Amino acid sequence: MNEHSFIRTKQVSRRSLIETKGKTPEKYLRILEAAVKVFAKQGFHQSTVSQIAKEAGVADGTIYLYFKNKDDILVQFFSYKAKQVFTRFREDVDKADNSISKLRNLVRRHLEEFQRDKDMAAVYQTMVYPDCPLVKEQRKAMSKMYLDIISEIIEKGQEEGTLRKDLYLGLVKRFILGAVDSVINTWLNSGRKYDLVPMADPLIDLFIRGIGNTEEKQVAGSR
Amino acid sequence: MNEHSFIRTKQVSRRSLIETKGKTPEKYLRILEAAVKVFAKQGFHQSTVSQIAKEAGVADGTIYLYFKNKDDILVQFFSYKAKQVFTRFREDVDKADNSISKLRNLVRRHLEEFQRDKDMAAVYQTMVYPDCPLVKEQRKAMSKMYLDIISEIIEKGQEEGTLRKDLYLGLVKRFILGAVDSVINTWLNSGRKYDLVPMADPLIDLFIRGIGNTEEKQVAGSR
Amino acid sequence: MNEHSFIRTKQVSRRSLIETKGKTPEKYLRILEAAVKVFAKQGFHQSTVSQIAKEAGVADGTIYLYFKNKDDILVQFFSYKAKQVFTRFREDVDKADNSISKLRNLVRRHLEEFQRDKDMAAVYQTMVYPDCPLVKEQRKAMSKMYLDIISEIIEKGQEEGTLRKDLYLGLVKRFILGAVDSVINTWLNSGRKYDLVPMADPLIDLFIRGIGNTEEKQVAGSR
Amino acid sequence: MNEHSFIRTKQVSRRSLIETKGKTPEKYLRILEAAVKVFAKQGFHQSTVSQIAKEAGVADGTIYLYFKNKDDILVQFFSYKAKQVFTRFREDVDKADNSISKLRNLVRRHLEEFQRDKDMAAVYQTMVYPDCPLVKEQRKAMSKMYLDIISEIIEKGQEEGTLRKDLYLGLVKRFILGAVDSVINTWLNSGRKYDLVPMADPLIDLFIRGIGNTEEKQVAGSR
DNA sequence: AATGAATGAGCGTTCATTCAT
DNA sequence: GATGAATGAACGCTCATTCAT
Repeated sequence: MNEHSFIRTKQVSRRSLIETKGKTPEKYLRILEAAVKVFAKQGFHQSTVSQIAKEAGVADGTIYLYFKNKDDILVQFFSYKAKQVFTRFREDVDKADNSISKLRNLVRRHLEEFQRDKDMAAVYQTMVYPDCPLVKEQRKAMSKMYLDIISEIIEKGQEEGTLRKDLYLGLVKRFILGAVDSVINTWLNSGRKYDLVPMADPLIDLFIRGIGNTEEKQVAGSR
Repeated sequence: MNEHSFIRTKQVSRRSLIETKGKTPEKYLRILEAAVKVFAKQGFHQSTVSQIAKEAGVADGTIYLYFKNKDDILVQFFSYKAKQVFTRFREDVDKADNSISKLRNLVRRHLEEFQRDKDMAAVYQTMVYPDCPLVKEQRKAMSKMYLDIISEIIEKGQEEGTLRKDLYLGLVKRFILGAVDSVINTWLNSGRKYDLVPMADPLIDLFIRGIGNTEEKQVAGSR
Repeated sequence: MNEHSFIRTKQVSRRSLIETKGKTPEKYLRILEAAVKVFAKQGFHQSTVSQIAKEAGVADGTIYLYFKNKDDILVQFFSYKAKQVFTRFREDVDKADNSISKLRNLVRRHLEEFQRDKDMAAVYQTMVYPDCPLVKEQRKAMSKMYLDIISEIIEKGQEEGTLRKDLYLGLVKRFILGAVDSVINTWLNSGRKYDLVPMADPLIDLFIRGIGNTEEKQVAGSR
Repeated sequence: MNEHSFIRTKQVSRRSLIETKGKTPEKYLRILEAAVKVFAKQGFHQSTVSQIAKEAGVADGTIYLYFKNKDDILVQFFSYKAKQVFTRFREDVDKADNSISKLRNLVRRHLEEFQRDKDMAAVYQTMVYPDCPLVKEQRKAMSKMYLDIISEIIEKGQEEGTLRKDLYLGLVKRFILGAVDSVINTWLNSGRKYDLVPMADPLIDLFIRGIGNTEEKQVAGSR
């Protein structure tokens, strides 16, 4: 696909040292893509190494020349994918000149990327509560990266004056990520029949304005 | 859909009919609790039936007197748990007299329940992308119930005039659930070190008012 | 006659001593009949003690008050059944006044009894190569009883002059039993759709006359 | 019916296609032979896959590289064996020039083969009432092949005039097979102490001439 | 006597991983 | 590097048998 854009700086794990020049062998990527395809269809646990090998057109043993073990395939996939995706997030965020546009661009890009790569999207969900500690850590790291971008945008918005200053930042960023994830989950569970990207604007609207009716006095009961 | 409803009053599966007085045999509950404890710690797939049996203090075979198979333990757990929890959700929602209070009560109760039963909370996450179709269906059914409550509240709020009328309901309800889930996930991943319930009010505030700075608009209508 | 050999008059095995007066409790028979019904339908190995208990309307544990173990059910069934059946064989054989009629009566009665009690017939086949040594022994004993009757008839026929004197008795008796068994097997495998008894006369005809054409000179090549 | 024909030239099931030259891998045969040995000694149900693996000198899992499951071992064994044996039957039948010789050759060969391969003979009995439908079907197919050969011989004999024309063919063929089987069973049950092959001629004599005393009729026509 | 919940040894099968070629 | 046959630990599940009631 867009193999050109991806530059892995160091795939150390335990791979043979041959590909030292940073030349990712084509077989490595083939396995990665095959794995995600298989994982997406059947879930991580239901997928066997043999199936992945078959899908990739290599022998079972070959997998272990490139990956430490089955878990490592997942880990490496997201090492590879996250870099691509976050680069794009960053680009789109930087492109906008105010924080609301930045947020809109981030969310839109997020939905675009997940819609474009449905297998990745599905596998990403699989990772929510992974058994393997490494995968767990990685998932955390990715969340953190995302949350950091949001934080940055929000702080900027507060400086600009477009966003409320009395925000509990730790909460707000999770609130936004959670909402986006939820929309993606729904889409995945629905069989991905509809278009995801158009949800971006209504979502942003909710983030910014909330659901409360500001035209009237709030009744805000406290229970 | 709801035929498998997790709110089964009588769990029959394969169990003898002894529990005629509605008294669920204590061994059944012991296994259920043991299972959830084990699942929470190691994840569903990494847990073995033997471990559960050991934790429950029964023989392996005994499990199969009460449960059809390993998956069924999960299914029955949520049949049992969801009944309890949703009853409480309903009570707290009904207790409030306006929709914002209802929403606040729902979210607060949600956080309370998950904080109270951390194992349940953790296992609930395990279910996000389950392999077993029954579990998947059940998870869907539970989500639907939750989303329906939210819908009901929102519609009421629109009638009251406290909530915006121009809301895309299908999006809003997922937006709210997603945000709450996200907060819970973060808490779980953090090792559950902090108190979850106090997040309810700031969350509600975000739902209602959004993150946008409305004072600016009211005062100057900038941008 | 020989019934005493394997037709244990007193089922001692390990049964409670209550039924000392030879009064076979009705529950004992109920289990026996249930067992054969289940065995016939599913085969011995595929049948569980629970299924038998259910069919008999007793508790699983009750089976063990009457039978040492699962194998013992089979053993006792044939102890019980063989006595009945062989008594009838004996009657019909004695009824005839010449050996050919005796043989005809034996075979006809054999087919009648097996047709009447299809479950027994099916289970008897199950026993051909039993795993349990006791069952094996019993099956052997039953075969022997049958073969002894045939022997007796043949010897009588030879005395009468109706049967060839140059017969290898050990072979002839197996030849007859085997042929009858084969006819019964075919019937069982066919789903028992047709009437078994009418096969008796043609069979006897084959036994007596053979398949050779006596009207012409035999060509009897020797290879 | 014959789609599952046990005369499969290439056993593919799940095995890799290595054996391209028709060279069945020796491990495959080793397992087959080990299995039959174990089955013969303990019966199919009492035999475990582990025992077979041990006997064959391979790991348990290796069995499943060559066989779909435990049942499949039995199925494949007879696919393999029946091909050999029936080829020999056919040869010996064709060798003879009249039907009585053909029958004699068939029966003699049958006894020879079963005597030669006692394990096969024993396992063949195991199959009489198999639990696995595939095995059942296979057993049926083998019986049918045998019965068809007999039919063919008998019809030829009737044309020749050496065999009676008033024969119920469906009965006669089973009568012959049953008698041979019975002789083999007896031999197996006896511990295979004696020589089976010499029974062929007396058996044929019985088939042809029957047990009736025809001289009496010819001489005096008594009774 | 009768029950049936409880047991736990035992089995078939899977599959991640290794290693000789 | 690449292969894929071989491995064997591990697991879910069954069911004959026991025993407290």
